[in-house]
Amino acid sequence: MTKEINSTEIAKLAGVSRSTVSRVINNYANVPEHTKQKVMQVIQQYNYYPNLSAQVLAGKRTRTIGLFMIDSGRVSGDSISSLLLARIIESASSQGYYVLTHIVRDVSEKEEIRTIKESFYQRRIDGGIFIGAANQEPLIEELIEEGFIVAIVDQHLPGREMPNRLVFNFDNETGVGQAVDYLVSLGHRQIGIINGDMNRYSGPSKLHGFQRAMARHKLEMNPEWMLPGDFNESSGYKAIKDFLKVDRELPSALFAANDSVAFGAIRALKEAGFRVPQHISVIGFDDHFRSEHHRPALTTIRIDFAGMMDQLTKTLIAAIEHGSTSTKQATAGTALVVRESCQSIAID
Amino acid sequence: MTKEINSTEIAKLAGVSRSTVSRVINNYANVPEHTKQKVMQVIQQYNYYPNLSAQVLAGKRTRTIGLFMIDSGRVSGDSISSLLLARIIESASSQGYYVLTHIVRDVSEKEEIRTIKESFYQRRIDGGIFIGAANQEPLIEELIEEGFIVAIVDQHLPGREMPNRLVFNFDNETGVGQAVDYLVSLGHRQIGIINGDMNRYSGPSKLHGFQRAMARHKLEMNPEWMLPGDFNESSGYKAIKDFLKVDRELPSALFAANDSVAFGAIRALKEAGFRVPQHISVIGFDDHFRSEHHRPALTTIRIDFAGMMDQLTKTLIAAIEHGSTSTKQATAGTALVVRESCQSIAID
DNA sequence: CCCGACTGTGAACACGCGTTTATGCGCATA
DNA sequence: TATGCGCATAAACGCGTGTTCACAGTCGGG
Repeated sequence: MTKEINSTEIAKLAGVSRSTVSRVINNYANVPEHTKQKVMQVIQQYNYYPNLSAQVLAGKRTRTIGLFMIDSGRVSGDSISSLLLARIIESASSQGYYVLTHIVRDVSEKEEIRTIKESFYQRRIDGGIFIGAANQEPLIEELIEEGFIVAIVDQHLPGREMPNRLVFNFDNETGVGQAVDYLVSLGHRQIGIINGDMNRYSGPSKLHGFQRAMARHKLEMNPEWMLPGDFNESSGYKAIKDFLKVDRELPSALFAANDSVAFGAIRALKEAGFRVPQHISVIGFDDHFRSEHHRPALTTIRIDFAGMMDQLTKTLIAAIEHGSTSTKQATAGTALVVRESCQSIAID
Repeated sequence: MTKEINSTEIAKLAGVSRSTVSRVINNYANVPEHTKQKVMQVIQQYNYYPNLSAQVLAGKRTRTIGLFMIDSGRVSGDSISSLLLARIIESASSQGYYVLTHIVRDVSEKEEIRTIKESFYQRRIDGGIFIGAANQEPLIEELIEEGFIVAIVDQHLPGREMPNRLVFNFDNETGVGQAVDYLVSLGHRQIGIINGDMNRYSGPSKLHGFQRAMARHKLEMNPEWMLPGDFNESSGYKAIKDFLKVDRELPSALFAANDSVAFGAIRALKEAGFRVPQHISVIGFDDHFRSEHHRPALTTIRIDFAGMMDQLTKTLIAAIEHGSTSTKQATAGTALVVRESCQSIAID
């Protein structure tokens, strides 16, 4: 490592004191233009960057956000998590913040908890974003009580509100409502659902939205047609396989908690000799990368993930910089995307 | 923020001096067992974490690696980049390192360069990983000359070797050879190629591997069947569309530079009325997430991305910690994955 | 012409920790 | 008993920067 230049040397070279250099860097008002110019020029010339560690030690922020993605399967596999991640990083970057990305396989594991704590206590990140978190409330509450600001995505919050806890969820109820409305508009009245993981916000809220939409249309919910799932493709496959083990009637249309589940379900249906959408319509949720190219191309509900992550990041940084202590809550918009996997019910 | 505890207070509480606390934390040998126990106990009890900024200022490493993913389209879209990212983060994490993730849209842009430089000079990351980098040699060479350690993935290196520059590439030549061998074993003799971006290592090396494999089998390369591409799906689609604008004969088999390109090509072929693999066989490269579920399921060459990222991260950290200055080079293994998109050529 | 207000600047301290140097102590050897 | 040695620990310095405080200089108003 070549010897690093520091602000003292810059000061010498510019013929001013070190305090003045600091004032220039931090945009203080009471420094005359010609002095500022001179200092800036020397900084440019010698490729000087202030040492962040020293700045932090002297009281500045780290301008670093911790991103904690629970369950790596979602990140490394085919998933929307990588989209969320990219948008968060880009949004933060545009505001001068950096993102320390973590992948947490199991939040309850000792080692993982230590890593998370280190990020906050040792590295002193300014705030954290938890995605897909489940069952880690004690940890998050501890962090908040220590004064850290935390944003949570897709988390089912059981109890009380807390300051410095920002909650962002998708407008699942509306989205599911759009899906059911569409199926009904096609003439379907026998509609089933493959649920998602009930430990996250998305699980219960989608189920609730489904129930409300069905009630709105005065449709009966057949308990046999409420199948369990966990947001993974394999769970959709398994749900259908299990259902078909016993000889019973399928609904005419199926809402899947997300597109991955829909893919799995369709695969199982095909293997059993059913055609989609000729024999049964299937609608998904998320508008996954694969959905457009899937056969049949998947009709689904698109969520404005990008916009939401942008809003989340901006809100978090604003809270960091202006010390907002109020709990914020926001949701993302949804839109129906019609493709091929649903069709009008055949009139018998 | 509640008042933070520091090593001085820990020392007081443990009844020792601050230096002793430091010695315990940094595992010095000459501290007797009972003292160590006592200090550790206080540290645990008060949930103390040493301030990283202070540690760095006093000469320690940041234990942070910068990850620079060039071209966000590859990250946020459906791509293997998210797999690489996840593996790097997990590998680094298991060695006590953290990853500062960046997405770089355009390396030649002033703002982007500044962000990269800030990571090294201001935040003092211990090393950097560049993925899919192109045309940024001046920047990387500058960083290396400043003493930073840099690992590069999928970069075509034109000139001289440099110390502290670790180069990791995929064994494309072997992989393409396996693809061509397979096509030939199915009876194909008229084989075309849709190339990738020639600015990255993968482009030229795949082309070269293709040429060598064809020569090995004493097969003619028809220049009409060498189509340009850029590793994106749209380029595969466009390559076929453009080819079919003029009325001419297709090859019996097609090697696509990666699976995305293959998807695009197959889509264009279908639209033109050709069936895969009945009319033309298509083989891809990478074993993309979608390939297994694609229709037809894509025959392709799988690359051990995960293993390579693991090796890369380990090598980089070893270089950081032991000051290795030798240029390393490594490659990842490949394997043929047979699915549905290729079939034996019809004997006329 | 004098004094107060204001402006620009430099000296000094604080941030938390690693590390070097010095010190005190106990023990063994001469 | 005196000397030497090793060991555990304490004291002090340095890392690079932000910020406060005091001071010199300037300007304007009375």
